[in-house]
Amino acid sequence: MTSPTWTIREIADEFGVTTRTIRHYEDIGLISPERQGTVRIFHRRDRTRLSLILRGKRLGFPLDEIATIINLYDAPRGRRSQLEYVLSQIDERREDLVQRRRDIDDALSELDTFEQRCRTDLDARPDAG
Amino acid sequence: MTSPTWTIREIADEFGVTTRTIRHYEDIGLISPERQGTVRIFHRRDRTRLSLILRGKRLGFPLDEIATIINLYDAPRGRRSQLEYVLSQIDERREDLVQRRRDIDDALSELDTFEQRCRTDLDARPDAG
DNA sequence: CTTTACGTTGACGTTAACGTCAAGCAAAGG
DNA sequence: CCTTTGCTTGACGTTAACGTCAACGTAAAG
Repeated sequence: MTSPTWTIREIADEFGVTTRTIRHYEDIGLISPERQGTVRIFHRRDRTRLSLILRGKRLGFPLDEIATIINLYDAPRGRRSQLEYVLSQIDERREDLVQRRRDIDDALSELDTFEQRCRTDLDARPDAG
Repeated sequence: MTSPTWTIREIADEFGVTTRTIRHYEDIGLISPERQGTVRIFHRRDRTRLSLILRGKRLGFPLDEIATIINLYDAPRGRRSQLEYVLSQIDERREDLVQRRRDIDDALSELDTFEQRCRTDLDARPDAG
């Protein structure tokens, strides 16, 4: 039994992007799918990386930041200094994400109070227009 | 007593952006500061909008989405249909933000488990190199 | 009265993240 | 064998969000 593989089209359709996008991600080194001759073959690890990339995009990160983030997970951690560097990078990432979550929570609570105001206005206006 | 005002440079410095950025935001209608002759005068409401814009940017929203968001707060809510439209928009926004927060939480917990792995590696290596 | 400092409006340049062709190879079906 | 289908690599186009001049107005300072 062999591990499953996918074509570029299957991957693109499944992840809701174009093949051009996937090729672009390979161009800038975000993924490096296997080749059979000239044709790209995608394995599970490529899918994993793509999920990480797309989540990064949903969060609004630029692709080069996304690269440093997901490369962090694959970075060599043999020497102590390397490990400590990785740990410091983790802290930076975490600070960034926590700040974003604060921003989101702020925006959400503003939305809540604004919705309250709208609903009050709506209750004060039970007619048709 | 009169309400305080600011120049474009004061605003730019305080918010950590360039004057070009602020002018750009005016070009695309995100802010519309007062004019005294040709010179821009910034009031408190301009600062409020700028905070909203910059938070939107930290969250990775494009400027045109940011426009629809903050214009939502100023949208006319006179008629019932308008109010209901605004309320539906609020729901959409909230869904988006909640999804982003999910993504952030996922990323954060991945960071946590990854940090654990790193710390385990570090403990297993109490030497200097 | 002329610098100096700060403001203004064009207008072209730049980077990121792809879109959109064109031209060609390669396997598979009729 | 020919056509269709799907993949490939260029290479140029596009949009967003400004950067970066240039050329000009103006008000205060020496």
